Amino acid sequence: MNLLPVLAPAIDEACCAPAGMTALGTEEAKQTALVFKALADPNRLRLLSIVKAQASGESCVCDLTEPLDLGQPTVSHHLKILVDAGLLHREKRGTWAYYSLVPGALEQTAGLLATL
Amino acid sequence: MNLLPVLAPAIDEACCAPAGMTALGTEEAKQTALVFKALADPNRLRLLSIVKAQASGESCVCDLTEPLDLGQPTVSHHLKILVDAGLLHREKRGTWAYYSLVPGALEQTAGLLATL
DNA sequence: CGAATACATTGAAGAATGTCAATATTGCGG
DNA sequence: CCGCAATATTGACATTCTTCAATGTATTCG
Repeated sequence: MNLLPVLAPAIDEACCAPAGMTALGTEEAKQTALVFKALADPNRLRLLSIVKAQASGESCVCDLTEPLDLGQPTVSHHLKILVDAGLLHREKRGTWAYYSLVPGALEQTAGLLATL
Repeated sequence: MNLLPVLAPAIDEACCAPAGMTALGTEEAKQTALVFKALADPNRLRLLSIVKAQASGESCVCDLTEPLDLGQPTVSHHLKILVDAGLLHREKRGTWAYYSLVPGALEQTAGLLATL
């Protein structure tokens, strides 16, 4: 749906940043809030945690639905929110959908707090 | 109201941490979500940003109500949520209430993402 | 092709959230 | 003591969110 540009720009390293002296703008705040909204639910946090803890780095929905004690549609819904927030990546192989952490996404989100 | 123990333990440095190998527990996730819930609103993010940007390190409600274009009760409500989440500190001097960042709170919140 | 499996989508019900208007509280000045 | 100024609290309303049941879609297997 929306790609959430907030997590996108891992590029601006050397240049142009106004040194973060000014307060957050309206639009900027709205985009940042979307990422934290995705993190603002216990079950979604656990989803991220389980996916991260997996040795293979990925989990399918069937592995996630039981530990959360939630219905499959609900888990799919939460996963979609995390994907839309740019935190999870979805790859479909055959009948299964494998979810994995977007590399660096959590670190970038942590960085958002520093640039408030 | 609730002190949110998640942001409290800045003490366990050397010992006892199970190395973060296991996934987040139910209660743990619920507590962590409370902090991110506080960050999951654009106006609250702007409040934090404005307070942080202030040279004095603190702002009173009257200074915060105008840039957000919100009513005073609404701003007070948002500030309370941020205080309850352990992100802001409130100090009343005379008729005014001064809000300031809790030192290290944002950094600890960022750390929560790493320990997912 | 037909059935079964894994997942997504839709629709609805209940809870939680953001906002404001009105009111309460607290501290200060006269 | 009285009134004013700054902030907090309450109550109400609209919106959004979480969850589930039912259904849809796509892929594999027989």
